[in-house]
Amino acid sequence: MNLKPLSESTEMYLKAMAEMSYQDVVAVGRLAERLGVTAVSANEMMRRLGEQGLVSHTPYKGVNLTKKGREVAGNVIRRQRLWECFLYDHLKIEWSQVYEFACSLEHATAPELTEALAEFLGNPKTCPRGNPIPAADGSFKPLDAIPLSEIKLGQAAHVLAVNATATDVLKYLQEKNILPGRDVTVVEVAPMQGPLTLRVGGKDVALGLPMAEFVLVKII
Amino acid sequence: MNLKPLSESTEMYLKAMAEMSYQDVVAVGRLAERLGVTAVSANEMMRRLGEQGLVSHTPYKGVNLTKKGREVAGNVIRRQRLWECFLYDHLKIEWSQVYEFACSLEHATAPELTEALAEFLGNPKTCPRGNPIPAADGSFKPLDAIPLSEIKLGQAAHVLAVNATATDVLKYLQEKNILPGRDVTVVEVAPMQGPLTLRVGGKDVALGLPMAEFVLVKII
DNA sequence: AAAATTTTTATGGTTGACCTTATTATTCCA
DNA sequence: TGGAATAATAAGGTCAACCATAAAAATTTT
Ligand SMILES: [Mn+2]
Ligand SMILES: [Mn+2]
Ligand SMILES: [Mn+2]
Ligand SMILES: [Mn+2]
Repeated sequence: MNLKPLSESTEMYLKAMAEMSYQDVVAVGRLAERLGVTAVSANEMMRRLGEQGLVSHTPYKGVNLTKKGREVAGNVIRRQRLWECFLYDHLKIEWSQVYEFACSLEHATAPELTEALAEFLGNPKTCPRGNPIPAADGSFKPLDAIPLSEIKLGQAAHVLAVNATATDVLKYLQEKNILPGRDVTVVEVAPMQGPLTLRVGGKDVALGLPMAEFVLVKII
Repeated sequence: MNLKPLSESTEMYLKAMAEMSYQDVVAVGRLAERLGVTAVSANEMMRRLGEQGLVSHTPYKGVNLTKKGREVAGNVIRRQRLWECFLYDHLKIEWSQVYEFACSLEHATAPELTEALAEFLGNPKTCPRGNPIPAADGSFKPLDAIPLSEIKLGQAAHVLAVNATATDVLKYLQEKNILPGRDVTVVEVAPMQGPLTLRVGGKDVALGLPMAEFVLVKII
């Protein structure tokens, strides 16, 4: 099935798309933004990925992963999250740095190695950021959760996962105790897309809406 | 000191040079051969590496690692061999496959991660192929050993390390029990660069000279 | 229905790491 | 010392991923 090894760049595009597809269609502009490339570059890449049958692009509508693309993305995410487990649980790497190290290793990991690692780890179900680990065949379902940014005033919520990747953002969330397993309550919502004020562990914490989008919660 | 991350290609060139420099100068042609590129490509790369101060090339003489280049190479080798230990001892990866997997991971491993891994492994001194692991600062000294290809008829030797990298070569050596820790005796040397016949563990094994160069031994 | 915005395409460039096919320079050897 | 072998250069390409600038196309907003 999978003949040639895909480039790191290809894998990162597919992974980003999978992570963004809580909506069925991903806007190429958003994708570019997330990956830190120009919209032109992202469009070029979509053409290449389309030719390889990994994505389908409906101009002015957006891009979708194909079945094949989704499977590849699931495998990348699986490797990434397994490495996160290893780095955090065994190498004692700092929580906020785990993602960035795993994000390199994920592209250097053959399937046989991936499964040996899963075995070693005891086939964990979630990574340290709370995200579920796709199955060995690459299949996965998005977490049944909503971004913290969509929670209404006064509502309490249980943090299921943190989807941020940047080390500084993760460090900030860690400092403020907005972590998987914690409960938070929205005590204020400033107007004009202003920050949320959350009550978490007896303290009030301000969180901008963009960052709140990376925190996945379940209303309680 | 080390500002930009070096490419995988760069790291592989430096590593190959370090492994080949039991002689002080490495012929660019040999290097090309070992890396599976054309001599022209290797020459181009020597120019680039020269500009970066990683190698010094004396035309028609050969290339040398600079101090900086040797340090980088030592670090790459350290990562590689630490990963070999992990893959073999903890993930139970097949001995002959350990090298190839480690050879991918070595380029995706930041210094902080390398040291956490070393700690996790208990700072091992040698990898599963018997090679010593360079220090955290990249320093290393070549193993005090000679290639099996230079052993004379009738002589017995102790295998210290196997330097082969190709999975099929490693598999062959494994099958024939030519492994670190074993003792072998040269019972026949065929003329015209013919194969050696070795007595190892009560059996006679034929080994071509090119392969024998990858087996490092100490006369006993 | 305009106007504004977003998206896509068109061009033309760059860089690293490869390649092939000459040609030239040097070293080695008989 | 004169070839043969080896090493290095020159010249011209490819390919994946990026970039910028500009123009065109579609969508969204007013
Ligand atoms: Mn629409
Ligand atoms: Mn990555
Ligand atoms: Mn390698
Ligand atoms: Mn050129």
